Amino acid sequence: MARKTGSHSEITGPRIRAAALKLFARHGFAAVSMRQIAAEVGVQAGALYLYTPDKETLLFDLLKEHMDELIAAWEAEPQGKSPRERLEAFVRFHIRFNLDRPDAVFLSYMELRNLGPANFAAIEALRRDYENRLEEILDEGQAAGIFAAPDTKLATLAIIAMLTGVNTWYREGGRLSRDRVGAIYWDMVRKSVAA
Amino acid sequence: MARKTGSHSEITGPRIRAAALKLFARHGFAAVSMRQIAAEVGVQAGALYLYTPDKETLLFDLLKEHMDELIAAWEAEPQGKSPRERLEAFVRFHIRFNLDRPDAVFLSYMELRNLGPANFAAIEALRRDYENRLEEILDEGQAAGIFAAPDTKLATLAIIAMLTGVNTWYREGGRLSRDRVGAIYWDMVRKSVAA
DNA sequence: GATTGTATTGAACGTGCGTTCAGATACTCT
DNA sequence: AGAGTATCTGAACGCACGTTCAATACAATC
Repeated sequence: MARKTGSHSEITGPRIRAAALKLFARHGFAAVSMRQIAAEVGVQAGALYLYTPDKETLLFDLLKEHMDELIAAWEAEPQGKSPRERLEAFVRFHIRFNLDRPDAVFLSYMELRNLGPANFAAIEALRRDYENRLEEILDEGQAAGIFAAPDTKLATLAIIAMLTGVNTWYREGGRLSRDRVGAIYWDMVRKSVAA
Repeated sequence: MARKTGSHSEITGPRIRAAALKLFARHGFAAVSMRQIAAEVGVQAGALYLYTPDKETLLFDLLKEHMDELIAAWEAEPQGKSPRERLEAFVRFHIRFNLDRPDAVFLSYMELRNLGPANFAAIEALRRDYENRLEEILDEGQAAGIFAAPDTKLATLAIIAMLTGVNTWYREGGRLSRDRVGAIYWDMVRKSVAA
Protein backbone atom coordinates (compact mmCIF):
# COMPACT_ATOMS: atom_id res chain seq x y z
CA MET A 1 0.00 0.00 0.00
CA ALA A 2 1.10 3.56 -0.53
CA ARG A 3 -0.98 6.60 -1.51
CA LYS A 4 -4.57 6.31 -0.31
CA THR A 5 -7.69 7.01 -2.33
CA GLY A 6 -9.00 10.54 -1.85
CA SER A 7 -5.76 11.78 -0.29
CA HIS A 8 -5.03 15.50 -0.64
CA SER A 9 -2.63 17.72 1.24
CA GLU A 10 -5.30 20.42 1.71
CA ILE A 11 -7.31 17.89 3.67
CA THR A 12 -4.62 15.96 5.51
CA GLY A 13 -2.64 19.03 6.54
CA PRO A 14 -5.45 20.66 8.54
CA ARG A 15 -6.50 17.34 9.99
CA ILE A 16 -2.98 16.79 11.30
CA ARG A 17 -2.91 20.23 12.91
CA ALA A 18 -6.35 19.69 14.43
CA ALA A 19 -5.37 16.31 15.83
CA ALA A 20 -2.10 17.65 17.22
CA LEU A 21 -3.88 20.59 18.86
CA LYS A 22 -6.44 18.36 20.51
CA LEU A 23 -3.95 15.78 21.76
CA PHE A 24 -1.32 18.30 22.92
CA ALA A 25 -3.99 20.16 24.89
CA ARG A 26 -5.37 17.00 26.48
CA HIS A 27 -2.17 15.19 27.38
CA GLY A 28 0.67 17.66 26.97
CA PHE A 29 3.21 18.04 24.21
CA ALA A 30 5.79 15.65 25.60
CA ALA A 31 3.24 12.97 26.41
CA VAL A 32 1.88 12.79 22.87
CA SER A 33 3.77 10.77 20.25
CA MET A 34 3.86 11.38 16.53
CA ARG A 35 2.34 7.93 16.14
CA GLN A 36 -0.67 8.93 18.26
CA ILE A 37 -1.26 12.02 16.14
CA ALA A 38 -0.96 9.93 12.99
CA ALA A 39 -3.40 7.35 14.34
CA GLU A 40 -5.95 10.09 15.12
CA VAL A 41 -5.74 11.19 11.50
CA GLY A 42 -5.75 7.63 10.19
CA VAL A 43 -2.30 7.68 8.67
CA GLN A 44 1.16 6.30 9.37
CA ALA A 45 3.65 8.34 11.39
CA GLY A 46 5.97 8.88 8.47
CA ALA A 47 3.29 10.78 6.58
CA LEU A 48 3.35 13.58 9.16
CA TYR A 49 6.78 14.59 7.92
CA LEU A 50 5.29 15.76 4.65
CA TYR A 51 3.57 18.47 6.71
CA THR A 52 6.09 19.43 9.37
CA PRO A 53 9.88 19.18 9.58
CA ASP A 54 9.67 17.98 13.19
CA LYS A 55 7.48 17.76 16.28
CA GLU A 56 8.53 21.08 17.83
CA THR A 57 7.72 22.99 14.64
CA LEU A 58 4.28 21.41 14.64
CA LEU A 59 3.71 22.87 18.11
CA PHE A 60 5.19 26.22 17.17
CA ASP A 61 2.95 26.55 14.11
CA LEU A 62 -0.11 25.92 16.25
CA LEU A 63 0.90 28.56 18.78
CA LYS A 64 1.91 31.08 16.14
CA GLU A 65 -1.34 30.62 14.26
CA HIS A 66 -3.31 31.13 17.47
CA MET A 67 -1.52 34.32 18.41
CA ASP A 68 -1.84 35.74 14.89
CA GLU A 69 -5.54 35.00 14.91
CA LEU A 70 -5.93 36.58 18.34
CA ILE A 71 -4.33 39.84 17.29
CA ALA A 72 -6.08 39.92 13.92
CA ALA A 73 -9.45 39.28 15.57
CA TRP A 74 -8.93 42.09 18.06
CA GLU A 75 -7.97 44.48 15.27
CA ALA A 76 -11.11 43.51 13.37
CA GLU A 77 -13.22 44.33 16.42
CA PRO A 78 -15.16 47.61 16.29
CA GLN A 79 -13.24 50.11 18.44
CA GLY A 80 -15.22 52.21 20.88
CA LYS A 81 -14.58 55.92 21.25
CA SER A 82 -13.84 56.30 24.92
CA PRO A 83 -11.27 54.30 26.90
CA ARG A 84 -14.18 52.98 28.91
CA GLU A 85 -15.91 51.62 25.82
CA ARG A 86 -12.66 50.19 24.55
CA LEU A 87 -11.96 48.47 27.85
CA GLU A 88 -15.40 46.92 27.91
CA ALA A 89 -14.91 45.71 24.34
CA PHE A 90 -11.57 44.19 25.29
CA VAL A 91 -13.00 42.32 28.26
CA ARG A 92 -15.88 40.86 26.31
CA PHE A 93 -13.70 40.09 23.29
CA HIS A 94 -11.03 38.29 25.28
CA ILE A 95 -13.52 36.06 27.06
CA ARG A 96 -15.42 35.25 23.89
CA PHE A 97 -12.34 34.59 21.77
CA ASN A 98 -10.74 32.35 24.38
CA LEU A 99 -13.90 30.35 25.07
CA ASP A 100 -14.08 29.59 21.36
CA ARG A 101 -10.57 28.08 21.37
CA PRO A 102 -9.98 26.35 24.70
CA ASP A 103 -7.37 23.95 23.35
CA ALA A 104 -5.26 26.63 21.70
CA VAL A 105 -5.45 28.86 24.79
CA PHE A 106 -4.41 26.00 27.01
CA LEU A 107 -1.46 25.20 24.75
CA SER A 108 -0.36 28.83 24.64
CA TYR A 109 -0.07 28.95 28.38
CA MET A 110 1.31 25.50 29.06
CA GLU A 111 3.64 24.44 26.35
CA LEU A 112 5.83 27.44 25.70
CA ARG A 113 8.64 25.72 27.55
CA ASN A 114 8.81 23.03 24.89
CA LEU A 115 9.91 25.61 22.33
CA GLY A 116 13.52 26.37 21.49
CA PRO A 117 14.77 29.88 22.35
CA ALA A 118 14.03 31.42 18.95
CA ASN A 119 10.51 30.02 18.71
CA PHE A 120 9.85 30.93 22.33
CA ALA A 121 10.89 34.53 21.73
CA ALA A 122 8.62 34.78 18.69
CA ILE A 123 5.52 33.73 20.64
CA GLU A 124 6.45 35.89 23.63
CA ALA A 125 6.72 38.92 21.36
CA LEU A 126 3.22 38.32 20.02
CA ARG A 127 1.87 37.96 23.52
CA ARG A 128 3.46 41.22 24.59
CA ASP A 129 2.05 42.86 21.51
CA TYR A 130 -1.45 41.78 22.52
CA GLU A 131 -0.93 42.87 26.13
CA ASN A 132 0.19 46.27 24.93
CA ARG A 133 -3.18 46.85 23.28
CA LEU A 134 -4.80 46.61 26.70
CA GLU A 135 -2.11 48.64 28.40
CA GLU A 136 -2.63 51.49 25.92
CA ILE A 137 -6.33 51.56 26.71
CA LEU A 138 -5.56 51.81 30.41
CA ASP A 139 -2.95 54.52 29.82
CA GLU A 140 -5.39 56.59 27.80
CA GLY A 141 -8.06 56.27 30.44
CA GLN A 142 -5.54 57.12 33.10
CA ALA A 143 -4.48 60.26 31.22
CA ALA A 144 -8.11 61.24 30.80
CA GLY A 145 -8.68 60.83 34.51
CA ILE A 146 -11.43 58.24 34.18
CA PHE A 147 -9.28 55.31 35.35
CA ALA A 148 -7.18 55.22 38.49
CA ALA A 149 -5.16 52.02 38.29
CA PRO A 150 -2.25 52.11 40.71
CA ASP A 151 0.03 50.71 37.96
CA THR A 152 -1.20 50.19 34.40
CA LYS A 153 1.40 47.54 33.59
CA LEU A 154 0.31 45.41 36.54
CA ALA A 155 -3.33 46.15 35.89
CA THR A 156 -2.83 44.84 32.36
CA LEU A 157 -1.36 41.57 33.55
CA ALA A 158 -3.90 41.25 36.35
CA ILE A 159 -6.86 41.77 34.04
CA ILE A 160 -5.59 39.34 31.41
CA ALA A 161 -4.90 36.67 34.03
CA MET A 162 -8.37 37.17 35.46
CA LEU A 163 -10.09 36.95 32.09
CA THR A 164 -8.07 34.00 30.84
CA GLY A 165 -8.99 32.18 34.03
CA VAL A 166 -12.55 31.85 32.75
CA ASN A 167 -11.36 29.04 30.49
CA THR A 168 -10.48 26.88 33.50
CA TRP A 169 -14.03 26.66 34.82
CA TYR A 170 -16.55 27.68 32.15
CA ARG A 171 -18.67 24.84 30.81
CA GLU A 172 -21.19 25.20 28.01
CA GLY A 173 -24.72 24.80 29.30
CA GLY A 174 -23.72 25.64 32.86
CA ARG A 175 -25.26 28.08 35.31
CA LEU A 176 -24.28 31.19 33.35
CA SER A 177 -24.39 32.18 29.71
CA ARG A 178 -21.32 33.59 28.00
CA ASP A 179 -22.91 37.03 27.90
CA ARG A 180 -23.69 36.92 31.59
CA VAL A 181 -20.10 35.90 32.35
CA GLY A 182 -18.86 38.75 30.18
CA ALA A 183 -21.10 41.20 32.04
CA ILE A 184 -19.96 39.99 35.47
CA TYR A 185 -16.29 40.19 34.58
CA TRP A 186 -16.76 43.58 32.98
CA ASP A 187 -18.31 44.82 36.22
CA MET A 188 -15.32 43.65 38.24
CA VAL A 189 -12.74 44.94 35.77
CA ARG A 190 -14.47 48.31 35.47
CA LYS A 191 -14.52 48.79 39.22
CA SER A 192 -10.96 47.51 39.73
CA VAL A 193 -9.48 50.37 37.68
CA ALA A 194 -12.16 52.97 38.41
CA ALA A 195 -11.18 56.45 39.47
CA MET B 1 29.39 -1.02 44.35
CA ALA B 2 26.14 -0.95 46.30
CA ARG B 3 25.27 1.18 49.31
CA LYS B 4 27.11 4.52 49.33
CA THR B 5 28.95 6.07 52.26
CA GLY B 6 26.83 8.53 54.22
CA SER B 7 23.60 7.32 52.68
CA HIS B 8 20.41 7.81 54.70
CA SER B 9 16.77 7.72 53.67
CA GLU B 10 16.03 10.93 55.60
CA ILE B 11 18.51 12.71 53.34
CA THR B 12 17.91 11.00 50.00
CA GLY B 13 14.12 11.09 50.24
CA PRO B 14 13.81 14.88 50.44
CA ARG B 15 16.52 15.36 47.85
CA ILE B 16 14.57 13.19 45.42
CA ARG B 17 11.39 15.17 46.00
CA ALA B 18 13.26 18.46 45.58
CA ALA B 19 14.91 17.30 42.35
CA ALA B 20 11.62 16.00 40.97
CA LEU B 21 9.83 19.27 41.83
CA LYS B 22 12.49 21.35 40.13
CA LEU B 23 12.69 19.24 36.99
CA PHE B 24 8.94 18.71 36.61
CA ALA B 25 8.38 22.46 36.90
CA ARG B 26 11.10 23.31 34.39
CA HIS B 27 10.45 20.72 31.71
CA GLY B 28 7.08 19.16 32.47
CA PHE B 29 6.20 15.84 34.04
CA ALA B 30 6.18 13.79 30.86
CA ALA B 31 9.42 15.28 29.58
CA VAL B 32 11.42 14.34 32.68
CA SER B 33 12.72 10.80 33.07
CA MET B 34 13.34 8.92 36.27
CA ARG B 35 16.98 8.70 35.18
CA GLN B 36 17.22 12.51 35.02
CA ILE B 37 15.81 12.86 38.52
CA ALA B 38 18.21 10.22 39.77
CA ALA B 39 21.15 11.94 38.08
CA GLU B 40 20.22 15.26 39.74
CA VAL B 41 20.36 13.51 43.12
CA GLY B 42 23.53 11.60 42.24
CA VAL B 43 22.02 8.15 42.37
CA GLN B 44 20.94 5.40 39.99
CA ALA B 45 17.36 5.27 38.71
CA GLY B 46 16.56 2.06 40.58
CA ALA B 47 17.15 3.76 43.91
CA LEU B 48 14.18 6.07 43.38
CA TYR B 49 11.85 3.12 43.83
CA LEU B 50 12.77 2.89 47.49
CA TYR B 51 11.01 6.25 47.86
CA THR B 52 8.06 6.07 45.51
CA PRO B 53 6.06 3.19 44.02
CA ASP B 54 6.01 4.89 40.62
CA LYS B 55 6.45 8.17 38.76
CA GLU B 56 2.86 9.35 39.02
CA THR B 57 2.79 8.89 42.77
CA LEU B 58 5.92 11.00 43.00
CA LEU B 59 4.06 13.81 41.25
CA PHE B 60 0.94 13.31 43.34
CA ASP B 61 2.88 13.48 46.59
CA LEU B 62 4.42 16.79 45.54
CA LEU B 63 1.03 18.27 44.66
CA LYS B 64 -0.66 16.93 47.76
CA GLU B 65 2.09 18.26 50.01
CA HIS B 66 1.82 21.68 48.36
CA MET B 67 -1.94 21.91 48.78
CA ASP B 68 -1.77 20.73 52.40
CA GLU B 69 0.86 23.34 53.14
CA LEU B 70 -1.20 26.04 51.43
CA ILE B 71 -4.28 25.35 53.50
CA ALA B 72 -2.34 24.92 56.73
CA ALA B 73 -0.47 28.17 56.15
CA TRP B 74 -3.68 30.08 55.54
CA GLU B 75 -5.20 28.65 58.70
CA ALA B 76 -2.12 29.71 60.67
CA GLU B 77 -2.51 33.26 59.36
CA PRO B 78 -3.92 35.83 61.84
CA GLN B 79 -7.56 36.36 60.90
CA GLY B 80 -8.83 39.92 60.73
CA LYS B 81 -12.16 40.89 62.22
CA SER B 82 -14.00 42.43 59.32
CA PRO B 83 -14.51 40.84 55.90
CA ARG B 84 -12.49 43.70 54.50
CA GLU B 85 -9.52 42.90 56.75
CA ARG B 86 -9.82 39.23 55.96
CA LEU B 87 -9.91 39.88 52.23
CA GLU B 88 -6.82 42.02 52.41
CA ALA B 89 -5.06 39.33 54.42
CA PHE B 90 -6.04 36.74 51.82
CA VAL B 91 -4.73 38.78 48.92
CA ARG B 92 -1.39 39.45 50.56
CA PHE B 93 -1.08 35.90 51.85
CA HIS B 94 -1.80 34.29 48.49
CA ILE B 95 0.78 36.40 46.66
CA ARG B 96 3.42 35.89 49.32
CA PHE B 97 2.87 32.15 49.68
CA ASN B 98 2.91 31.55 45.92
CA LEU B 99 5.98 33.68 45.29
CA ASP B 100 7.82 31.56 47.84
CA ARG B 101 7.02 28.34 45.94
CA PRO B 102 7.01 29.09 42.22
CA ASP B 103 7.83 25.53 41.18
CA ALA B 104 5.08 23.94 43.25
CA VAL B 105 2.52 26.50 42.09
CA PHE B 106 3.47 25.93 38.49
CA LEU B 107 3.12 22.18 38.92
CA SER B 108 -0.24 22.52 40.61
CA TYR B 109 -1.67 24.35 37.64
CA MET B 110 0.04 22.50 34.81
CA GLU B 111 0.40 18.85 35.66
CA LEU B 112 -2.96 17.85 37.10
CA ARG B 113 -3.76 16.11 33.83
CA ASN B 114 -0.98 13.61 34.43
CA LEU B 115 -2.79 12.27 37.47
CA GLY B 116 -5.14 9.31 37.43
CA PRO B 117 -8.81 10.00 38.23
CA ALA B 118 -8.54 9.28 41.97
CA ASN B 119 -5.42 11.36 42.49
CA PHE B 120 -6.87 14.14 40.36
CA ALA B 121 -10.04 14.23 42.43
CA ALA B 122 -8.04 14.43 45.65
CA ILE B 123 -6.10 17.50 44.52
CA GLU B 124 -9.18 19.13 43.07
CA ALA B 125 -10.98 18.74 46.39
CA LEU B 126 -8.16 20.50 48.20
CA ARG B 127 -8.20 23.30 45.68
CA ARG B 128 -11.93 23.77 46.10
CA ASP B 129 -11.45 23.76 49.85
CA TYR B 130 -8.98 26.62 49.55
CA GLU B 131 -11.22 28.54 47.15
CA ASN B 132 -14.10 28.20 49.58
CA ARG B 133 -12.15 30.09 52.22
CA LEU B 134 -12.11 33.10 49.92
CA GLU B 135 -15.72 32.65 48.85
CA GLU B 136 -16.84 32.69 52.48
CA ILE B 137 -15.09 35.99 53.05
CA LEU B 138 -16.84 37.47 50.03
CA ASP B 139 -20.21 36.08 51.14
CA GLU B 140 -19.81 37.58 54.60
CA GLY B 141 -18.90 40.95 53.17
CA GLN B 142 -21.79 40.71 50.77
CA ALA B 143 -24.20 39.95 53.61
CA ALA B 144 -22.81 42.87 55.60
CA GLY B 145 -23.32 45.17 52.63
CA ILE B 146 -19.69 46.22 52.35
CA PHE B 147 -19.00 44.19 49.20
CA ALA B 148 -21.05 44.21 46.03
CA ALA B 149 -19.66 41.46 43.86
CA PRO B 150 -22.09 40.55 41.10
CA ASP B 151 -21.44 36.84 41.81
CA THR B 152 -19.27 35.71 44.70
CA LYS B 153 -18.42 32.36 43.10
CA LEU B 154 -17.09 34.05 39.98
CA ALA B 155 -15.42 36.77 42.01
CA THR B 156 -13.59 34.04 43.93
CA LEU B 157 -12.27 32.43 40.78
CA ALA B 158 -11.45 35.78 39.19
CA ILE B 159 -9.50 37.00 42.20
CA ILE B 160 -7.53 33.78 42.57
CA ALA B 161 -6.65 33.73 38.86
CA MET B 162 -5.55 37.34 39.07
CA LEU B 163 -3.39 36.77 42.14
CA THR B 164 -1.85 33.54 40.91
CA GLY B 165 -0.90 35.34 37.71
CA VAL B 166 1.72 37.29 39.65
CA ASN B 167 3.92 34.19 39.53
CA THR B 168 4.18 34.38 35.75
CA TRP B 169 5.91 37.75 35.68
CA TYR B 170 7.36 38.60 39.10
CA ARG B 171 11.15 38.55 39.26
CA GLU B 172 13.13 39.09 42.46
CA GLY B 173 15.02 42.38 42.33
CA GLY B 174 12.71 43.80 39.67
CA ARG B 175 10.93 47.14 39.52
CA LEU B 176 8.59 46.41 42.44
CA SER B 177 9.01 44.87 45.87
CA ARG B 178 6.73 42.09 47.01
CA ASP B 179 5.01 44.44 49.44
CA ARG B 180 4.38 46.96 46.72
CA VAL B 181 2.94 44.27 44.46
CA GLY B 182 0.73 43.13 47.32
CA ALA B 183 -0.48 46.70 47.86
CA ILE B 184 -1.26 47.25 44.18
CA TYR B 185 -3.18 44.02 43.84
CA TRP B 186 -5.04 44.68 47.06
CA ASP B 187 -6.13 48.03 45.67
CA MET B 188 -7.52 46.40 42.52
CA VAL B 189 -9.20 43.53 44.36
CA ARG B 190 -10.74 45.86 46.93
CA LYS B 191 -12.25 48.07 44.27
CA SER B 192 -13.39 45.17 42.09
CA VAL B 193 -15.79 43.90 44.76
CA ALA B 194 -16.51 47.24 46.45
CA ALA B 195 -20.06 48.26 47.18
C1' DG C 1 34.11 -7.89 65.58
C1' DA C 2 30.20 -10.45 64.28
C1' DT C 3 25.47 -9.95 62.97
C1' DT C 4 21.49 -7.81 61.27
C1' DG C 5 19.17 -4.32 58.67
C1' DT C 6 19.37 -0.43 55.31
C1' DA C 7 20.59 1.84 51.02
C1' DT C 8 22.27 1.40 46.58
C1' DT C 9 24.16 -0.47 42.21
C1' DG C 10 24.08 -2.20 37.63
C1' DA C 11 22.19 -4.98 34.42
C1' DA C 12 18.25 -6.43 32.31
C1' DC C 13 13.17 -6.56 30.57
C1' DG C 14 10.00 -5.26 26.90
C1' DT C 15 8.21 -1.18 24.81
C1' DG C 16 7.87 2.97 22.44
C1' DC C 17 10.16 7.12 20.84
C1' DG C 18 11.33 10.76 16.64
C1' DT C 19 12.82 10.44 12.30
C1' DT C 20 14.29 8.65 7.56
C1' DC C 21 13.55 6.61 3.14
C1' DA C 22 12.95 3.35 -0.73
C1' DG C 23 9.07 1.69 -2.86
C1' DA C 24 4.24 1.65 -4.13
C1' DT C 25 -0.16 3.54 -5.30
C1' DA C 26 -3.41 7.30 -6.60
C1' DC C 27 -4.28 11.47 -8.86
C1' DT C 28 -3.44 15.02 -12.77
C1' DC C 29 -2.35 16.52 -17.07
C1' DT C 30 -1.46 15.99 -21.88
C1' DA D 1 -3.21 5.75 -22.61
C1' DG D 2 0.83 7.15 -20.64
C1' DA D 3 4.03 10.15 -18.12
C1' DG D 4 4.83 12.70 -14.24
C1' DT D 5 3.76 14.22 -9.70
C1' DA D 6 1.70 14.00 -5.13
C1' DT D 7 0.77 11.24 -1.26
C1' DC D 8 1.42 7.50 1.80
C1' DT D 9 3.21 2.88 3.59
C1' DG D 10 6.04 -0.10 6.19
C1' DA D 11 10.19 -1.24 7.83
C1' DA D 12 14.14 0.20 9.90
C1' DC D 13 17.64 3.22 12.74
C1' DG D 14 19.60 3.91 17.39
C1' DC D 15 18.14 5.43 21.64
C1' DA D 16 15.66 6.21 25.86
C1' DC D 17 11.82 4.98 28.67
C1' DG D 18 9.66 3.03 33.52
C1' DT D 19 10.37 -0.60 36.31
C1' DT D 20 12.34 -4.93 38.62
C1' DC D 21 15.72 -7.48 41.20
C1' DA D 22 19.78 -10.18 42.71
C1' DA D 23 24.04 -8.87 44.45
C1' DT D 24 26.62 -5.99 47.52
C1' DA D 25 28.56 -2.40 50.38
C1' DC D 26 27.79 0.41 54.28
C1' DA D 27 25.52 1.52 59.00
C1' DA D 28 23.72 0.22 63.42
C1' DT D 29 23.42 -2.81 67.17
C1' DC D 30 25.21 -5.86 70.43
